[in-house]
Amino acid sequence: MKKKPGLKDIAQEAGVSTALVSYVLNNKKEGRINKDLAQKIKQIARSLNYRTNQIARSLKTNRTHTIGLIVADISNNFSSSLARIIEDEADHHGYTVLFGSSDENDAKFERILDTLVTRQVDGLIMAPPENTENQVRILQQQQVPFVLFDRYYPGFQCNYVALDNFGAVYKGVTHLINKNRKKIGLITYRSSLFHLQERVRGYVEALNDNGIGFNPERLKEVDIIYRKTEIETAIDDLLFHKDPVDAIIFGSNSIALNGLKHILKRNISVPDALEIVSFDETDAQDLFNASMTFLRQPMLEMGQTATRILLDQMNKSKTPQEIILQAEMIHVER
Amino acid sequence: MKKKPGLKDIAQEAGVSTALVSYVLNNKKEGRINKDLAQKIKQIARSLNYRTNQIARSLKTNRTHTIGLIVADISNNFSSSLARIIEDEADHHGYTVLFGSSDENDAKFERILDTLVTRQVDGLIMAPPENTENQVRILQQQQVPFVLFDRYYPGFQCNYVALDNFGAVYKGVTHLINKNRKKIGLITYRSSLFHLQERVRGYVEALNDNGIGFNPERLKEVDIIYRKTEIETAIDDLLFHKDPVDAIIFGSNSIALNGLKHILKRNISVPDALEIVSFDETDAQDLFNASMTFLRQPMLEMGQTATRILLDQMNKSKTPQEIILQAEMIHVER
DNA sequence: TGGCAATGTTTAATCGTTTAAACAAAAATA
DNA sequence: TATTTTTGTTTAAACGATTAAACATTGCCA
Repeated sequence: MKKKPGLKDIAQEAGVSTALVSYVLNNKKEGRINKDLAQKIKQIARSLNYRTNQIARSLKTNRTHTIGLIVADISNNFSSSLARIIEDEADHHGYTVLFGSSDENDAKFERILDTLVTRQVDGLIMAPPENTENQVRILQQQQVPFVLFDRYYPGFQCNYVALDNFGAVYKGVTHLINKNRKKIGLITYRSSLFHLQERVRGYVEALNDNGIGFNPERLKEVDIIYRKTEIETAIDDLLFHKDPVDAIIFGSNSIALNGLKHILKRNISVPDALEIVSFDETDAQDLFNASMTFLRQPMLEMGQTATRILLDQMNKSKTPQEIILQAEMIHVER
Repeated sequence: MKKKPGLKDIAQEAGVSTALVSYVLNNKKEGRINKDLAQKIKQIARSLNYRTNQIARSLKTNRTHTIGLIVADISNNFSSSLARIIEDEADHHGYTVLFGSSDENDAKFERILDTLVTRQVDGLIMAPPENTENQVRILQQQQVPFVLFDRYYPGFQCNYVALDNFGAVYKGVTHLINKNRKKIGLITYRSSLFHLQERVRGYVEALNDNGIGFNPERLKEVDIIYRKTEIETAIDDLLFHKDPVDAIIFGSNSIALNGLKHILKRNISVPDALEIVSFDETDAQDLFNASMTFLRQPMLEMGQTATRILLDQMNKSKTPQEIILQAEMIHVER
């Protein structure tokens, strides 16, 4: 890579000091600088195709104008949609995004976190996997600004923006019961992550509150990095049972996708034989040609809020913002 | 944000110079340094939770170990899948990824490019939108290492990894003709981008080579940032015509998704009344419960090859690599 | 005419690393 | 013992920007 032109090169060509060039290009000391000279300097900068060396600037100013984003997997629709929203919001404020995918793996999460902090990101937005609370606490002690999204640790005061998972599932179950379904299965992730526990709690509590009672055989938990067969088995267990379910709630877009595929293969009639409620409406699911209900997460709000809180904290440290958003229940009739 | 510990802090605590600390932490001059002292320094570093300031290091070494990625839209499955592959490949070599979405807009592309170069990325992987050839030429003149993916400019020697779009569509059309379909529609993007032109060429040529002849009414081009209705209109035009098509080729996963939705709505029987060939198999399309054919892009190879070429060029500048990959035609029977 | 303010530009320190070169002390060699 | 070599560590100059402070020069007013 050829050596790039620097302030020095411009200064030399203009016969002035680098300081002056810096002032001109940053529009500082506007009143004081000779207008013609300023024009000339800008002209030379343009002709040399000069671009600020942001690395050098960052070293001096202690600001990189970069934010770090740690998602579970950028290739997943949930993560990439959020990434896009965050990118736009960050961009509006002059920030660029460095990202990494944790694969729900704590060691990888730590590594990425380290890499990003090392690169002096001004702040972080992240969805921490299991067993990372300690890392995040250390981050907080070091006063690196960050906002969690999607997940958080109960009793750990810090910025986060997450869904009311309890409420979402509760709403879903209640909806199904109102549709006269009483044998409701839930396929979600097996995890100690609080927000996922909340789903199970919402499921159990909604059943109890409606006098149905929780049947453990209808709660199917798959690994957070699941194999397709896990979901297929779960569905088969729920359906080809002496007392089969008449409704299933899917815990994520990806579970829903694989679940629906399998339901298609098994030739189950939806919604007659089986009502479906799914987290995370994605437009892909529209291809499944049957009525179903979605628990839509307010992605835009989640992404924008997370970014705004972060930008806020980066400027003036304020008290932690703990934001819980509600899922919207959408019924799609077909 | 609290001030982070630096080499200076470690040096002070250990009663040595920062140079020595640097040597120890980077495992340089291994033979010469007192082992006990080295241990002590490492110990102190750990206890202070020291992390290299990569910004300072980059300024000195002129390497950021960051690569820039410009995609059309990170929230689109094609972009995010590639991003993930690139992330992994980069990560294996100690690189992190800074990204931006161009929205197929040349001005935005330029802005992102500028931002990334300014941040001294060591190299770039990008899918340039229309009217950006000049920018990319300037980049080449400045000897910033880069690799284009998905697209390239004919007659412009530079690194790229792209699909044989001509061949892919040609293969698709031929396949349909072999299935005895003679009235084949193509819905693709209206664009001066070479790789998209190639598709049209493949379509026309395959028709001609099979003695069918090109009927312009069956070629539907939608804006690259299309509205859903454009695709719906295109499909209606093709189907509810005095001489309706008996097959449609979709030019991307997103066109296919919206197209299939509409076909579903119109209640067209696939594949009896209408054979479908679609670019970019995504697992979402499996929800469309009918046999269809995919022109699958070798995503993994594309992403890995692009990254490897880039890493290669960053180390020792070599002659431009121009790689054309073949699409794989997959028939899914349902 | 002398003093002060306003204007325009430069000097020089700094950010936190890296690294060649210098240096000091100990060990090996003559 | 004098000299050289080896070992262990420090000095100091970068990297490319920012920015407070210093320095000229000019204009203004009493």
